[in-house]
Amino acid sequence: MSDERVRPPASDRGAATRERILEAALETVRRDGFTEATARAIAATGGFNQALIFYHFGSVEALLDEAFRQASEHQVARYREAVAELGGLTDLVEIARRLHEEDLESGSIAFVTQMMAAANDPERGGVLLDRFELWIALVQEALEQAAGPIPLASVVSPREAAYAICAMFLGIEIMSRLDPDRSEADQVFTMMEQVAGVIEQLASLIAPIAGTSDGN
Amino acid sequence: MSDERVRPPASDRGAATRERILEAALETVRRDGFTEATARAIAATGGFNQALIFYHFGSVEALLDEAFRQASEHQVARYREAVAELGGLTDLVEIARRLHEEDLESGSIAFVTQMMAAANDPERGGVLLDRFELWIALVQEALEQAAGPIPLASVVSPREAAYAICAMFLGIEIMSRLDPDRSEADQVFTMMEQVAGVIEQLASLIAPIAGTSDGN
DNA sequence: GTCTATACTTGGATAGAC
DNA sequence: GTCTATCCAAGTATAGAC
Repeated sequence: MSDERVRPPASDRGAATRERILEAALETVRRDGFTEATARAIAATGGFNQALIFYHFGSVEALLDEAFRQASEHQVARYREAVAELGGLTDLVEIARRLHEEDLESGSIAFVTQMMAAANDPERGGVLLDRFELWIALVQEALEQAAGPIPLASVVSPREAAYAICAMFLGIEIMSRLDPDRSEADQVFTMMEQVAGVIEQLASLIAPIAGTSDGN
Repeated sequence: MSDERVRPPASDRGAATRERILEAALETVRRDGFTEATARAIAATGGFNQALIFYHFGSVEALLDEAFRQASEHQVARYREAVAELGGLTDLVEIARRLHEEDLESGSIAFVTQMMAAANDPERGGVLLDRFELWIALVQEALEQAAGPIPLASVVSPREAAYAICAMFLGIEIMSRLDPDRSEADQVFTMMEQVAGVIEQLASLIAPIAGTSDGN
């Protein structure tokens, strides 16, 4: 067993390059877009041989699918972490703003949006929607938690509200990517904070009247 | 001059095939996606010769740019028409629902999202954003018109609200396109109608108090 | 203006040496 | 498991006949 440290078994080296390939695929899509993410370009980005992609993943398409799966899981984990800190509605917007900035910096969402916008067939689209389902569930959870005493469900369907918010987030990310210099995302989040503030104020007025209707 | 009717001059025939090519380009992108929209595929769709694309437009890329410009103008014209009918906030949602259904049917939005996915450099992205600017202006106009007596600007920045709504609309279109069978767009619009209703009710309560603050 | 034929390029994928 | 060399398919674009 001690020689593993001296000369790692082939399977370990293989796993390592597998990771390198996935990383290179993400970076290439992020930087150059979906259409430029060819086997040769990805190999050039990662500094490895083009043929390795087919050895490890079988095809470029399979590689991109796997990269998407991995990136998506990583992202949802981060989001779920952020939800734990959640206080009120304004907090929710604040967190959305922070996540947006981080995503724009790291480019992780650029990859996801590229995959979504580029998908043609329902088969591939279905996989993406399944991933999106995780986001929606998370936002819905966050919404209900953020709403706190506000009787949210009596005004809107939480599920559809979460769906709408996710769609908006997606749209903002896509538009930001088109030209980062011209992005208004910042002002949009500020606007949403104001709206959240108004809702919370209204809720505090309504709560004494309607807030006691549970279990009755 | 009278022989023009018997044998139309070459320039007329040329203009006609130009239109055919544009139409075929749109349909191909809509149906098969951006990556499949090759010169050969477009020619096959329209039933003309592949070389004509290069004769009339110089390159596939130039053709797609021109097709986008044309489709976008057509769409904004339709939207602007719809705004004229506008009454209150609930009307706005109703119109959004109708436009969404039409876009999904005609596939015009599929084309726009495909172009967005393919745009890498800020130069091409900027062209798309310029087009998007028309949408935003239109929604802002609609918002202010729909708000009517409600002092919208005192609560949110109309510009940013319009931006957010456009982003949401875009996001919904993209997700709907991924798998039309699983689309929840319908329920989302219903949810938004409820929200619009609540806002209008609240406004009618607030109006007597805050509604007289103009020009003071 | 439109068609046929073809040159040229790029990308996916595999065979076989190492 | 990785590299070199290469095949093959598909795409852009052009030349030249009609």
